Order: sequence, then structure tokens, then C-alpha cells
Amino acid sequence: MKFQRHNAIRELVGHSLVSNQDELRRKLRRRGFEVTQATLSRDIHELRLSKGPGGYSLPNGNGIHGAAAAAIDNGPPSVAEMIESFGLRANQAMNQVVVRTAMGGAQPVAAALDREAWPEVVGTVAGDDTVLVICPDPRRAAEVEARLRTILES
Amino acid sequence: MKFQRHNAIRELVGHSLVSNQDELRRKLRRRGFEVTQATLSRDIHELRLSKGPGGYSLPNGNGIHGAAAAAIDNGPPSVAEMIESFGLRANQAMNQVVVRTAMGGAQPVAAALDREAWPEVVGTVAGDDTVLVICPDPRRAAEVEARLRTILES
DNA sequence: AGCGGAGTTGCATAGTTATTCATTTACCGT
DNA sequence: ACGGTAAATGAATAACTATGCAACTCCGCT
Repeated sequence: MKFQRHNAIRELVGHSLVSNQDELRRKLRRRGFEVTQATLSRDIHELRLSKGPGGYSLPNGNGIHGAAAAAIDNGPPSVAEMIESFGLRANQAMNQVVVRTAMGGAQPVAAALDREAWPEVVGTVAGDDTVLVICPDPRRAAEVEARLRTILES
Repeated sequence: MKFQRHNAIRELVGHSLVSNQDELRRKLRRRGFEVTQATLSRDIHELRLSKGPGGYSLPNGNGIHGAAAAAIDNGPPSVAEMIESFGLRANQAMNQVVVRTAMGGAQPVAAALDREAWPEVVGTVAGDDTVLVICPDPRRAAEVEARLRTILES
């Protein structure tokens, strides 16, 4: 089971020196986990471990396990949430959409848009209360405008 | 000189995303350091950098020594230098080009663009990590995109 | 000048990690 | 039960990083 293996990896990396993935593979095998290097590469990525002079280490100091980890992991705010919180209106202009928000709401909205990386959005620029959304062409801008309006009106 | 190069590496790693040694090599070349990947591997070891999900990072906490960092950068930063330091990617959309940068990199990049006053650029708008470059028409925007990409990939 | 050692680097390549592709497995809704 | 879909994984391999070695430079000494 992947979850158990992840915990074992955290434990090994936190309490002993692990210099490379093959060493990790051997240590895990002693604990009953038999997987290949490819899987460990993916595990390490998912656990966001980093590799430095002293082998692998946990992501910046916090070695939280199990339940505590899950509690913190409340995904980042979605575009829908941000628009619901801050959005005032959205207007298309050529290949752009201008989104007006409450004061100070532009940055969070733009950040959420960037993170979700909609295919119709090339990029965003945010001020204090205005987000400029750049699309490849007017058609895509219209789609974005429509989608944002749907959220605004819901 | 090795010492200067080490400082440049610290600066690049601290202020921009460096995903691998070849990328670091290209960014250093723009600043006048011409070395091979082998040397960078040694430099990284000596600087005790670590590599994680967000590229290379400085050894836990100690940032750049302000004076030393400033000493490297004399003349007004060029667009090429700024793009090398902060640029992530460039995408054209109609008569605009959206430039994504490392967090906080948009303002310096836009300032450099404004100062160099390219004929194909009408103006720029910068947020935290995105610069919107306005061109007179799509053709000119394509030229700007191509030129920025050349820098990014050089 | 000539010698010898320490330091730095590039080249080639060994060592390590990430990714692609195909397969297997588990779970859904019909 | 049966296709359809998504998650997990291994094998092969691409991509990336470290290292042995030779060449070169820079000093300090004779």
C-alpha cells in the first residue's frame, strides 16, 4: 500500500541517512516494501522531499505524519471560491477580460487563476481591485467571461 | 574567478527558479560566467545547495550577503539579465506578450523593458510575477515573444 | 629560467533520478 | 457480470548530476 510506504519513507529519511534512491529501496525492502527505483522517484516527488549534502530530507523541518498532515492539507482556494468572495463583475475586451473585485481582492483572484491554469488563459496581471486576464483570442476571452459570470451569478 | 561565480550562483538560486545545472549554466553565461556543467556540479557541492521540488535552494536560511550581491551587479540591469534571472516563459496573445517570472520578478523585468524602450513595445504592466507587454500589433508581439524566448533558452 | 605543488577546469563517462509506455488492478455505473 | 476509467507500478530509457583524469594556470622557491 502506497500510504504505508510513504510513512516508512518519511521515517527512514527523518531518522537515518539516505543518500540515493537505491539505498532507500534496500532499506524499504528490509521493512517489507518491495518496489523499484521508479516508484521511489515518484514517491519522493509526492512527498516533496529534497536532496542535499546530507542525503534526502523532509520538506523544511516539519516532519508531520498521518492525521496531522491530512488536517493541514485543505487544498488551495479555487477560482470559484475567490470569485465568490471578491468578484464584482467581469467584462470582455478583445482578447482580454477585466475582472473587478473588492479592494485587495485582485491578487488572490489572480493567484487562483494562475494556479488552476485554465487553457483559455495565457496569463493575468493584478493590481489592487482589478485583474486583467489575457486570453489567446477574443473567442476564448468570451468563454472566460461567461464562466466567471456564471460563478458571479450563482 | 570562482568566488564571484559562487556569489552569482547564490543570487540566482535565491531569487529565481533554477531547476537544473544546465539552466544555471545558461543564466550564468548571460552574466559573463562561461563554465561547464561539471564545474557547476562542484560549485553546488561546495555551496552545499540542496535540490527539491522548487529547484535548487540555499542551505537552510542563510540568504545572500547584501553587499557581496550588490557588488556583482554594476551597470543598470539589461532586459537580458533580468529575463535570465527571473524569466520563466513568454506567450504571445494577439498584440500582447505575457511574461511569467519568478515571484517578485515582474517589476524589475518591466523596468528593464521600459528603460531599453524597444521599438516593438508600446508599454508594459507588471504585477508580482507577470508582465504584460503591449505591442502595436500581433506581428510585433510575435517578434518580442521570439526575442524573449531566445534569451530564455540561450 | 626552471621546477614542483596546489588549485581550477573541461572532457568523457559513471552514477543517479525522472519520465514514458504498457500492464495490472481496483472501483464505478449500467 | 461487463465495459470504462483511474490509480499504481515496473521496465526501459531519457535526462540530469557527479567524478576520474589530464591539462592548464598561478605561485613560491631555488
